[in-house]
Amino acid sequence: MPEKPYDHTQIELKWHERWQNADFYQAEENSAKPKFYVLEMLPYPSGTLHIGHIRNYSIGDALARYKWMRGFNVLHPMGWDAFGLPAENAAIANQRPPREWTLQNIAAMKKTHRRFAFSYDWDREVSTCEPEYYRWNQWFFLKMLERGLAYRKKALVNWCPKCATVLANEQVVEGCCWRHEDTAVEQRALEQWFLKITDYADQLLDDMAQLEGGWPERVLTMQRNWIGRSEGAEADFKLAGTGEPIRVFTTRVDTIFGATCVIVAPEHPLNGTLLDAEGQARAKGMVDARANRDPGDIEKEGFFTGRYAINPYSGERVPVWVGNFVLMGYGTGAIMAVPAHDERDFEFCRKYGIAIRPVIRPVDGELAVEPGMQQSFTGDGIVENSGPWSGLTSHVARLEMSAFAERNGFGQAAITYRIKDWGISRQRYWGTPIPVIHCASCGVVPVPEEQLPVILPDRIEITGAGRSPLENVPEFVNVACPRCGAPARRETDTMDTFIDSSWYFYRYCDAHNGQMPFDPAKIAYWFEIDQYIGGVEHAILHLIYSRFFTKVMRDIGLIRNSEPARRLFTQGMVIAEGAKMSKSKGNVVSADVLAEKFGADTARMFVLFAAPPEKEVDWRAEGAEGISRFLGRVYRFATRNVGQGPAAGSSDRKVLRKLHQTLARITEDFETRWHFNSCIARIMELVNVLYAEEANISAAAMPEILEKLALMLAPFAPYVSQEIWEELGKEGPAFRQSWPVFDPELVKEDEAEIVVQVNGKLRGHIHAPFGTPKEELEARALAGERVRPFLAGKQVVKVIVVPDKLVNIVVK
RNA sequence: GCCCGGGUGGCGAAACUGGCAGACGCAAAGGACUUAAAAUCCUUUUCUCGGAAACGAGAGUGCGGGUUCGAUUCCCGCCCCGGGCACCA
Repeated sequence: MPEKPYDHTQIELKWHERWQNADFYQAEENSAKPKFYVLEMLPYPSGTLHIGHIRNYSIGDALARYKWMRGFNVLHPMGWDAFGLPAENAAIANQRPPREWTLQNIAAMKKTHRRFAFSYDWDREVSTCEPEYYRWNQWFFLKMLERGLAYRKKALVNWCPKCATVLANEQVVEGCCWRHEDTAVEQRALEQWFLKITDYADQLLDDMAQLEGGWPERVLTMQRNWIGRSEGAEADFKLAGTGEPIRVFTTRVDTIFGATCVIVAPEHPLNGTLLDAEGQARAKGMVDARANRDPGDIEKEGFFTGRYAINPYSGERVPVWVGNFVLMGYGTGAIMAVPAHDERDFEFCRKYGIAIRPVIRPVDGELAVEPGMQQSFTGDGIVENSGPWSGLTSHVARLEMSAFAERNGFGQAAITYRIKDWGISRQRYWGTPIPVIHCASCGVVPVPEEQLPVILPDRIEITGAGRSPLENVPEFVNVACPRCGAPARRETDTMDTFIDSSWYFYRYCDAHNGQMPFDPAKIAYWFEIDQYIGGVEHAILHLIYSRFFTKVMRDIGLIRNSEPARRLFTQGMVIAEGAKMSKSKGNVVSADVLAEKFGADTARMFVLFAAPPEKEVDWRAEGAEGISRFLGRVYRFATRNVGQGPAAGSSDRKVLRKLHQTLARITEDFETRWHFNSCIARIMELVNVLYAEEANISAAAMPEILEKLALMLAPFAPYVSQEIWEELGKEGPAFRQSWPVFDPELVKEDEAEIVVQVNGKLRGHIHAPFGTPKEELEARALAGERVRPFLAGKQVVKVIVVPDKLVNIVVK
């Protein structure tokens, strides 16, 4: 047959149309349980595809398609974009009617999605922007409220002036908003809703044991750091005179006899009584200075309050200071300074001439003597000069001293976490309304379940910064109190969008349930997720929140699993111009351009070929042409060789061996490592061999070659693969065929090629049948023409023979 | 500062368990086809030295050591890059 030119547009359009209404990926629930894969990503809905998503998509899609071909059913839903915000800030989000926008974009997504892949299981369509999804967000919120897991308090919160909204701690990056890295986050005191994720801190840590092996160590470490559990003790230093206690937290009670002052945070509540007007002004100055600067490079500063406090262990009177390096948000907001055994305290006390008193002796050293101490000793050792605890090891002293504090009522062993409760209030229009009503006489009243969902009003006016635009919508705000019927005000804060992404994959399993968020039986069937694929950038946001949600849902009694996903694969980020590519940054490279120019097959395959999936890739479009060329080569080769070829093929053996070797290699790579880049390289090698041997491949061998080639390409380039499949006169979608099997006999080479080295340097090759005895190999190697010159005048010390592989001659 | 990754040609990268470093692709150069161009096909390309050439020799996987017949791979020390955490008491 004459060869056909590779016209990707025509091919893709053709199959796009034919497959329009097909549902290839419908899980067959009556067969063995399908694997449940979740790809946390989506094509970017604005019409411009987000390359980070394409990458993620391509990886998961190729994998899922391969799994299908291997006979594993894969339920392969993709996460809905929970943020749904196309651009820079709240202003834009607020201007768009979300429902309309959402519906429009679902349509757009279906289009682009079909184009880039077609594996979406449309029946399970879930949009986190839909009122039906709001309903269940609100339902969960009310359940948490019932259980005391949701609460409201006035709190200092992170406020982004550009977004004009509150941010969670997780959303603050280096003191700036995660969406506006040039805008410093301010601190404001506002009434806010919180979820008590801290109640689950220990579980979140302990259950990581279940995830070992299945989750990347890197992600677990990041989560561990983020939760930041540290064990220590709390103790009260009573103010001399009033007896008012200053509670401090320390991980080193064993050093408390070395405490030479107490330092409180500038915003410590006690400062109201502790300080005079001047002192309070200084403290406020410190707070402000800290808010506007990188906390790392602020110099330690402090001042003496003029007051003293009593060390509860030694009875010693120590001065009370205010220090800018003491954080109100961690521990108790006050510390005891032990300069001899803490670096920061050392620096501070040196600067202000506060006494330094060593009380820990290194196990195999001397107790340091002040003056002359150059640095603090922060390790454990033997406790000295510490009354009845002298002579104990640090470890034992910590236990006994904590117990002593508890017996005497001035403290106890205590655990502190770095993680804070999850602030979920947002002053945006966009988002799930928090379902409570504020009544003058009844207080905070939950919206009754039967009144859910509370839906956002359609028409809003954007006021700009500062307050939720919902406050200006009287129909929304003014309601009767559900308890007493008196006029009341509806809560106008909406929920953080991370709520949406915390449980969407559960809803996928039962997307149209109107009675419950989902049927527990269905979750029991599908969960845990076998494989979750997402970006590493979510390690401490989304992936902690969704673990938390899972545990809460389990405690409510909806599900039985404690963790959402058994295995997590974090795909590397896409970097453009040195920064990670993201929608909010605006440095997104459009993959549409690639797709327009070279077609969807090339766009997908190029992304897969760039690097192994776990690696970051620096985006550059240069190589895409090579992929397009390759697909053209394959297509033309196939079309001109269907039903062609001589009767006898002198290269059949060689080509078939290469074919089966290729298949063996990529099967292995798919199975274990997901290194699609090398899979594709192998197929390219095969095609190079096919080109070189084309004239000598028999008509008998050609069908097998083309068929297997088409099937191997199916996970990466489904359209070309399908077109070749059809050219071969085959029916049905190529990517629903079984993955081709290789013949282990054919994979084997006829003879072994044995490397000959002299002193580890390559000096030649010998060919010998597999299993040739060592002695013979050795003799042949020594006699080799290329080898002999290197042996001349030398003495052969030793010969190492690795059968079928290598002979190394060691000479002197 | 602490905790993870990583460092291989002009570039993206390969090398499965310690056994031929640089597969595959990009880019570049040369050639074939063509009136010409595009497309396509073929060849060359780690560096240095020798040679007209086929080819040959040496060096080479961030740096310095070590283990080994043999190290990109294992061990020790250092440098650099990326990511995470960070006055966290």
